[in-house]
Amino acid sequence: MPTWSSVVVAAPAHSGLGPALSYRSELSLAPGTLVRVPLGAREVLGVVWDGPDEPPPGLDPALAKSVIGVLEGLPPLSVTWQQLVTFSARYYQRSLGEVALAALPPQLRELDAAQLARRLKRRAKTVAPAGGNGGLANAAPPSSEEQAAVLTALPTATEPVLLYGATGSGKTEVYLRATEDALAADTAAQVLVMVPEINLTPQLEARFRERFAPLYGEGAVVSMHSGMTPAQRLASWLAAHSGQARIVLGTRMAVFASLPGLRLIVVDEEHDPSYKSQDGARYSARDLAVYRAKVESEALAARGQRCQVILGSATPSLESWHAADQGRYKRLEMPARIGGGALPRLRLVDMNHQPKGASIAPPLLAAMEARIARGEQCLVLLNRRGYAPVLSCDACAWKSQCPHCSTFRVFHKLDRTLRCHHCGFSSRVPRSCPDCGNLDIAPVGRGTEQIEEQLAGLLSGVKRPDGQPAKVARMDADTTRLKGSLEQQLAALHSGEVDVLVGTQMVAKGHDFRRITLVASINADAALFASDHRAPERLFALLMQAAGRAGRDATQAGASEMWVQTWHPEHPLFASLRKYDFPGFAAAQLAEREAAGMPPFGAQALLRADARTQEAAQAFLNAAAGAAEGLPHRDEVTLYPAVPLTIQRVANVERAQLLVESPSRAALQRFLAAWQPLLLDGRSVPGARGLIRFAVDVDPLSI
DNA sequence: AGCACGCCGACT
DNA sequence: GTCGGCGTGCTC
Repeated sequence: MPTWSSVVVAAPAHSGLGPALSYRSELSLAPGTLVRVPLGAREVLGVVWDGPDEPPPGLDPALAKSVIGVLEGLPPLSVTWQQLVTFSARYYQRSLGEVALAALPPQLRELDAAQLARRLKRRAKTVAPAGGNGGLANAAPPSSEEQAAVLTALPTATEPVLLYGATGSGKTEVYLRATEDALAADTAAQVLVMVPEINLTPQLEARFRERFAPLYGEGAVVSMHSGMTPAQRLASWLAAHSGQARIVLGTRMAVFASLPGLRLIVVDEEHDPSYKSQDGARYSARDLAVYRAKVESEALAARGQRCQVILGSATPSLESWHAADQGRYKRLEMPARIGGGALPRLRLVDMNHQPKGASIAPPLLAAMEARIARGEQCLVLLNRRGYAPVLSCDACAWKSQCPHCSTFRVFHKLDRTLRCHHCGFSSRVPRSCPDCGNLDIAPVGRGTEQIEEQLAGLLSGVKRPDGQPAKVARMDADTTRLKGSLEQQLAALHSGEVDVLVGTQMVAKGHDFRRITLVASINADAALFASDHRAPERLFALLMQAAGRAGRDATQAGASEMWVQTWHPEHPLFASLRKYDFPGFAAAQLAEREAAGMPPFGAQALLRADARTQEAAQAFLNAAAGAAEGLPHRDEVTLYPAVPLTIQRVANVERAQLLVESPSRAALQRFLAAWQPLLLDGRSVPGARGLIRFAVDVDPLSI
């Protein structure tokens, strides 16, 4: 009997289409069914949302089209998956279809029925050895007392768990054990483990594979991140959706994976800003993980089961820390490092008392020399790629301004280029000043290339215990661009070939460096006084994480050091850092946030606009603000004036934003929902001609 | 978002 | 004479 189905398709909220479209179909289609439907001139992928319904009153039945076909062999997406999508769409002010379709692997849109059938058949063949719990887990290392205490407490925690564990305290082992328990409890159980960066997935996958492949087969562990090929992504998604994959490891996008048996979600390094998406729907994968665990648990409650969520970090986000203070999250602590090693001793270098122009203070250099002579390794941190952030003419006002952005192009000495890190524009370094012809154009400031060069010179006379000269290497986005080069560089470090590694923040994250006993941060101040109110918390996390790279080998841990060069040694952040006192630091930061009504004590959203001109961007925003008068909850939100972004122009696009604040998250939500449809009209105000796009960013990370 | 339709400038 | 620029409007 012919009937109606409401289907969501990939159309944005401002497309003017309702939340779902109505199609005729021969059969009644279950919610969650993947279908192909006609849309305008094309044929698109859609997801059946509600069950069979009546055609909407506004639609002429004669104009309605029919569902083209169902994607055969794929069970419908679960109700809880739909709930997750619905929540995300509403909370982050996007359309249902946009969120739903973005959560599916792109290849699913392109494959025809025959191709899909082939993929499914191929999967079926590679499936499951032994059909389950035949083997034995690889012997797990004995867990510490702290780990044991946490593992005992986990089953009793009904709230989301905040695992506050020092770097090196063995959080990964806790994740592995929790996974083991979750999988053993149910033959269909699945576990989702998220990490902030693609770089961190291979080593995590290796550990999970080693532990679980013998038990559940090689196909039981899959990864999901944007670095995979479309075919790999589809394969992983199908494995997860069908239940064949028992463990899914991935970046923030993995939070939307279809996991019909989900029983545990782990968010490692939960404070990391990478969990907040910066394009499309600007979701926080960490927050969605907490929500997802809640709805999965509600659905499982009838069967006496649940889905647990663990947020792990050595420097939790203030949001999560505050939630734990309030008892909404359960805080479990592992303060000690495995093997009893201490975190390195903090050595602050007051740059006011150092020779002018020295990028590496003499005492730090001496300390590094001593380490190298003893056969130990050093890690030097500088959050700036390239040789120098700016090139400047001595004779006139010329600087290496990017022609397309309001930024300077960075001088890369190795390939003699000026590169814009925002739009990618690159050109050869001019021999002389393009404006006045002066031959003296000089680098200003320092990047990793320059520090590498300087250290190589300064340490050239230093010998390692084996008599070889000291070797300096560099690791940043430029040296790890090629596939496999990151692994190569890590291997060189582990083998002891490299004595000093200079790198950007990527070296501070996650990687396990055994013989490093000295970590140095060259220029921490940039983050100290940034206008962004989250800058201190990010700096603290970065330095803490960097400190965690040192002395992981307990035999040397006692003598390891963390050097920080600063012009402001009296800054209170360093007092907390000296004691590695995160709770003290967090309490102080939270007090400041509370006084200022900042998150987590108030809620924020940004309306952002991109336009040809700054005036058009601001005109749109101000028109939107004007249109907000009289909206529900208008008196509970504050709309600030439109302002240009810190980097006002990128790739010839002018950018501006407008901050919306409210003491109440719920009021802000309701206001935004009412505001959203009016934003469309704002595009047509006269001054806003030239507007390219706009977006709402709920819970923005930086303002 | 796509994709069509539609109306004005420099090319085979 | 047409190819193609992107402005406006529609998609069950």
